[in-house]
Amino acid sequence: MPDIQSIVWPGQSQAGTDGKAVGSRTSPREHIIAAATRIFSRKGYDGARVDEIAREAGLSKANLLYYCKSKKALYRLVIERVLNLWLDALGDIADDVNPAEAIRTYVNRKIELSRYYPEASRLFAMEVIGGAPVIGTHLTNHLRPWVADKGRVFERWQSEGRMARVDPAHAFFMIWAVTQTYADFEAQIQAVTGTSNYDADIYAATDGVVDALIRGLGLTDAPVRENIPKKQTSRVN
Amino acid sequence: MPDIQSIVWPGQSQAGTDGKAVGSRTSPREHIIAAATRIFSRKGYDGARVDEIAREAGLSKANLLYYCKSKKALYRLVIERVLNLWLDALGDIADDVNPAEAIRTYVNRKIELSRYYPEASRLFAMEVIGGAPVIGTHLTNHLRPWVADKGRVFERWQSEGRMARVDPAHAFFMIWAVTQTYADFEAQIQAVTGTSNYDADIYAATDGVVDALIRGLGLTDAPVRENIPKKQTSRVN
DNA sequence: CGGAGATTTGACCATTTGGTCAAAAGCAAG
DNA sequence: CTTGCTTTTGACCAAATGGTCAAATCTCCG
Repeated sequence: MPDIQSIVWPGQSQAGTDGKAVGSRTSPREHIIAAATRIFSRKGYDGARVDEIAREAGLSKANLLYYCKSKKALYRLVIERVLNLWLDALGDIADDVNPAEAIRTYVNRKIELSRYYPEASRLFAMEVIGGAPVIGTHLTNHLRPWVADKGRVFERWQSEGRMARVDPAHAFFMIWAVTQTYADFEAQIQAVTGTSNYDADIYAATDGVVDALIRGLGLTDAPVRENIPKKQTSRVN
Repeated sequence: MPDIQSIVWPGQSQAGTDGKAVGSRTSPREHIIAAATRIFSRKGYDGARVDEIAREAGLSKANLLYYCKSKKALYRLVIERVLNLWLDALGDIADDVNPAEAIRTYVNRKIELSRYYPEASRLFAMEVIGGAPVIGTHLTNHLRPWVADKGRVFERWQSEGRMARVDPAHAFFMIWAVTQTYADFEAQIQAVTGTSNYDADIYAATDGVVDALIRGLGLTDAPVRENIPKKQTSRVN
């Protein structure tokens, strides 16, 4: 798995105020952002101390403030980067292979990502739970059109009888909810399962959950007959 | 829907230091806890100000501290109450009716609860995301046995071929993830759907998601033939 | 009324914290 | 070495915040 930085802003090296590139491979700014991501995700914005982030990054508080004007600005940097990671991870959903495989791939990628960057996942979750004060507009500007776009694939599948008639947006909400749970609620899951080796056990059990997800969305390889709608008493979509 | 207080600690009225019951219907302590729940869930522990909670409860900060020794103690009260609400809401899963209906009822109850007490849901989520420092032990002591117990119902259903072979604990994780998403990630969902009337739209779309959940877990009214296992390449359970 | 205990409050305090600043290194080029 | 810049730092500050306390107010009851 590539480094979080290279995923998000692949080649963007930090530049001084005059535009001169800084020498070191990972600019101090990057170190700061990485450290801040860790601390913020662990303590939340208000719980995080600038001094602590500085220490984590290996410099003095004053020096950190030299690179990032303020705590709020730093948080903005971090959360926006996390959002980009999240949006990138959305990737695309292959609409040329069979739906079940396409979604299985997507879901697995998402779970892996959440498990690989649990801090990012948690930080994102906290932001949203807190009302997404910083990234709210980004969500409407980027996530919304993405969902609208990919939702069209779902609709096509549905009209072809290869997917249950679940509101596309909500199908995504369902997928995201499940995939993120393993990163965000690790503490709860660990308390319940009592596992001593979280990652291993989760990996083992995850497949079954993914299967359930696929099955629930009624995704199939080919058009089916009676695996779909059933037109329950409840309104669908 | 009953008041949050009566759900959690039904008849337990606050008592003075000498054990004399306080007269007013809702003791000041209850007001404080209710206010604290609101503020904590909105700002998190570190973001919440004691003074603000006091104002929300309609008293002075000093007076609030007279009823609750410290901010941390107040948080403990609040979070434990929220946990109780959550545990109570788990209720039981009827194992005498058909699985699909039993779970549908359970899930709907859970969603309703999350939507009715979004603050509680969010507060709980923040606690867990933060590593459940306060309620960690409670989770292992109460939630874990509950899951072990109810999991047995799932196993019976599975052996009867009335439920897909998903690890029972993870079946719950999946259910909880989906049900809580609508409370915790309201900001994101609102950004994506762009709805102006959240509750109404969510209610409408929720049914489809519940259907998908039921379908995914392979829950049926009666023993089935080929709707289950399929023994995928992936390990289940 | 009088008084004992519960309640309420404004003033106050110690500490923490985000942020500033001037001065002190580094450091590359002339 | 000097000059001019970037980087680094310790000292410092104003504001905020959790918590204390003694005094004031209220309440109930004899």
